[in-house]
Amino acid sequence: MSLLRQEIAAVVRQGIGAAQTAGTLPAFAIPVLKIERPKNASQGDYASAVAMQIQKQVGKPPLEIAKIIQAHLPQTGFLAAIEVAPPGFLNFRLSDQWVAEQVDHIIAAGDRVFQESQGAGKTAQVEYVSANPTGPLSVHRIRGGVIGDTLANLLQAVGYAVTREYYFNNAGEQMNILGESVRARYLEILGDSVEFPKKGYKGQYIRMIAAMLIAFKGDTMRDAPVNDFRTLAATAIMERIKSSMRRVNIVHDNFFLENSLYEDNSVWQTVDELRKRDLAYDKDGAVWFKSTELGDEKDRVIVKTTGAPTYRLPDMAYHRNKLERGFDLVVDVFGADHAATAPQVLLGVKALGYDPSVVRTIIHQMVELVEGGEARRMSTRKGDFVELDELVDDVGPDAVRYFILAQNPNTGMVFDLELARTQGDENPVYRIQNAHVRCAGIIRKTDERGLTDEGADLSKLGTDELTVIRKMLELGEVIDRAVTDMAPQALAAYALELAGVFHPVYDRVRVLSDQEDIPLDVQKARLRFYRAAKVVLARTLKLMGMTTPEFMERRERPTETTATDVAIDTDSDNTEA
RNA sequence: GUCUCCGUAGCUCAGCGGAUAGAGCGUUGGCCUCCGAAGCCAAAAGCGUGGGUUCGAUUCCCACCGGGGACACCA
Repeated sequence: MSLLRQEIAAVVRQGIGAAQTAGTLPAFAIPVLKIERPKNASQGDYASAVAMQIQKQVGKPPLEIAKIIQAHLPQTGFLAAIEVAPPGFLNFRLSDQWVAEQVDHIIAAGDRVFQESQGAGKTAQVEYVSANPTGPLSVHRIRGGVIGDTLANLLQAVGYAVTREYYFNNAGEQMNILGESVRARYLEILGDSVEFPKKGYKGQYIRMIAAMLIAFKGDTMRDAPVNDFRTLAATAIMERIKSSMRRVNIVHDNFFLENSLYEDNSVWQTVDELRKRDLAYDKDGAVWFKSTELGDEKDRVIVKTTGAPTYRLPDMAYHRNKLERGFDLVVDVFGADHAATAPQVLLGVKALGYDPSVVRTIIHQMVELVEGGEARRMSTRKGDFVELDELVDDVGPDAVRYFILAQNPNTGMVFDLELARTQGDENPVYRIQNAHVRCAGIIRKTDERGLTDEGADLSKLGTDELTVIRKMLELGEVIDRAVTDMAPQALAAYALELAGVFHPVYDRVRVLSDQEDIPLDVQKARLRFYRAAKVVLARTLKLMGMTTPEFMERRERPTETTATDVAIDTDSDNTEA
């Protein structure tokens, strides 16, 4: 299905062109035609304000221009009426018959409904989460995760072959501190008196890892080098992060190891190449990137006096690697704490001779957790932060995804834990999912009673159903916009709108009734309509990474579950708590 | 201080330069013998301030006020 908006723009373009050929409009370059959606349904399904835009070139009042264009518009199969409204709008109304027929197209398309093709044949890479494996996944990190994962879904929905990637910072000083922290706790449990490292990670999970090492290795690691602790701890934490992500339906295709950039020497090659281009120099015992040459406000250190690289260097090498892989689009999803450094890294790859214009950086603002009116800071090092798992236990994975998605990434997000806990029944998540459940319920019930939609006559659908179908037809445009603007919140807003028009209609338009006598042909048409609604609702939910429940069950209040003992079933369409 | 993001209804937020600025929650009032009331119907209530660009500004630009974030040889 191509976008209606584009088809209507083409119609308007033809109309203007015809008027110009006929001499009723002067010759001028036709501007980019933006077809919009009127807020008021009485103004039609689509509108164009082109008459206002070109009034200067034409030298006539917009209302008159609109009438001239209207008179030259070609006939189409999908438009029922084209009206002119002051001060010069062209209003388009879709044909009811055409709208009703879309039900069959939607059902036929199924899971791929509103699959678009502007990304067909192209590749995209989306990098998200990329948290250091120094502790459990925090709520803040998962905001980027949900945004990135949903963008990846959306890119697939427009045809891109998408690689979902996690950049695993398993090198560097942070990891040494992690290793030392675990070693200290390990020796502590064995009863040795040890000094805990000054900058060490104090979270409870460090003790858990140490205890695990005791359980598996006993005291055999007493004299093991820090590096052993570091490697084992990183692996344990990474596994835990993966399992946490899986709970909110985030599964990456590729874990890119920072290590590998050292193993293949590309980190040091990067320095050499910068030097060759005279974009790196030595000063005060450190190596500096001459980023001012490319417009930065000051030069940046890339190799410390200790000989160790700063984070910038492997990041530059990593981004070079991404561009080397030839993706048509590279999306980086970072938190606001990286907002200042992301451009520096791109300057680095530019300095190396790569074109960073395929990279789109999405910055999301922080998540502030509020509990009992008090803000909770989230610092991995202090060990005082709210873990994703904790939040998932509280409100469920679908709610975590939806609440994060519903907000513009650019805005700071306040997550009130108390509110989230009491969310329960007043939750928009359930409102949306319940629409899907209701469709499923109808299909189930009609199956039981042997009613099929075979030979359904869609002209039997009423205005209520057509209103919902019109809303369903918007999904293609929503996907298109969400991709163009990298704005996944458009999807969340749409989902709630779709549920909002669905529920009142469900209430009025029954397939089965003990009270009214509904003719068989009407029942069949309605059943097919609900089947299509289910398809669109499911597509919307899946794009958001949410489940598509067939039944509504009250979610049990969480008990003492932890990440590791929760069964994970990513393929299931059902909510099984 | 510099840079950056954000100020829209009581709350949490949508809003793609267009016509009467939307939704959920909350509040007030009215609705359940029927596909699950986790629902339906209705009401009250809003663009931080001041300029500018434009035929038209919540949207773009500038200033101010208020809030978040970033400004390391930490990542």
